[in-house]
Amino acid sequence: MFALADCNNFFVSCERVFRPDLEGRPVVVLSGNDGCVVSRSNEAKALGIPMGAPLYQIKELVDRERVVCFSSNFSLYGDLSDRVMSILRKHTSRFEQYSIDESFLNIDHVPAEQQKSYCEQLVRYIRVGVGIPVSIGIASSKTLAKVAAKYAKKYPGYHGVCEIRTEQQRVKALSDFEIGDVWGIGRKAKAKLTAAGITTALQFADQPAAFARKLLNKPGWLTWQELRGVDAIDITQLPMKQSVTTSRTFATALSDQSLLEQQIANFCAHCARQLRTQQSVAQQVYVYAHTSAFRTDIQQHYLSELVTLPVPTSGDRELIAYALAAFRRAYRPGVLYKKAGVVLMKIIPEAAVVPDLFEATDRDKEKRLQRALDQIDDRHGRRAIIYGSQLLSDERVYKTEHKSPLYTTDLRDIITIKA
DNA sequence: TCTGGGGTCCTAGGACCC
DNA sequence: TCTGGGGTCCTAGGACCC
Repeated sequence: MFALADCNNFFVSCERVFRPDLEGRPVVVLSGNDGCVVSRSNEAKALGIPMGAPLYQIKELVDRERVVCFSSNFSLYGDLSDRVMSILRKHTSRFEQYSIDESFLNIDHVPAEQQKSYCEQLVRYIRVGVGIPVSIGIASSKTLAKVAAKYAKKYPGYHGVCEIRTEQQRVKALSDFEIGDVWGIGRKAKAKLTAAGITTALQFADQPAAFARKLLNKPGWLTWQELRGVDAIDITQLPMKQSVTTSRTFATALSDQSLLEQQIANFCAHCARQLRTQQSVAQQVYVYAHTSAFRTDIQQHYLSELVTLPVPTSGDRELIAYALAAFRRAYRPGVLYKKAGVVLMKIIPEAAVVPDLFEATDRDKEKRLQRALDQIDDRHGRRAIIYGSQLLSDERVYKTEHKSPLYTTDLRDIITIKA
């Protein structure tokens, strides 16, 4: 059996941990640049605020109903996520974190008839210990466990935990479940199934295998098996990420080359730092920038450059140099760039790098320098020391008007709160 | 005027080889 | 003028996830 643990309205719940006065009030968390709604409290959902709604489109509702808005604060969410996950990890026989707020657990060390009450205890423990509300679904496949978790979240009577254990429970749960809400069924698949007259998860599960395979290919076929109770989807994560991205939308479009270059350098350094924490190196750097797709009044432009590195690396200096050279080749003056990003690709373990005997760069020296820079950052805070090509202040290009303090990670913020 | 960010997997089609 | 068949590898793009 699998148990799926899912944090309720995670980002909003994180903000409320430090603002208990917001319990019972409509609260939303916004995406980068305070653009869209990415997390909603139950009260905000009840007001009809849809997921992904642009803030400016719901401004009137937000003002009238006094909805509390937060800019996203990922160091806070990451920190609280770690606390929740470490408790879950400690109390399970196998643990796979699936996202910042979800994980799949094996609880085979607990007898079947006690698994539900065991999970109820976990829910209570996390609620009291960390302050985050969690729902758990238990079933024989991950997709069914996700279905169960949705019921656990929806009906307070379940006390946060719902099981799909018997065939009757499976049929009942799926017959009430909209096909588009099934894990793995996205917009396209839903449209195809609806056109074929299928609207519930049970109708889909009751089709012959060939139907699923033909209409939705392999992914849909796996989902079909899972809905019938067969464990078919493996989410075991690779020890290393295969690509690392940093990208941002700017508050107002930029055409200034040096400002854009500073952003590219920042993105690059941010990606590279992640590589180093997993002891890996990248073989390719991809740089892109483009105009706003929502602007119909200007000519659209998409700039992109892919660079294959002569020697794989995770060093800031080298990666920034390649990324900037690539950007300069593709940059077009006068274009209003709304978003830009850097992707490090073809990632391999650092230990797998074959040294180039004839190379001029002293790699050992580069590594020592990078380690020293990272140590300074660790001791004095992120971006305590940066390359001259990086932009020091982000306020000129991004908007975060509603950001909460860094309660859990930054001492200065805590002192400010006390004051 | 204002519309997020970071991933993975699958598939079709092209390049290339024998 | 006629012009095979089968395999692998790589890549770009689509679909999906949170």
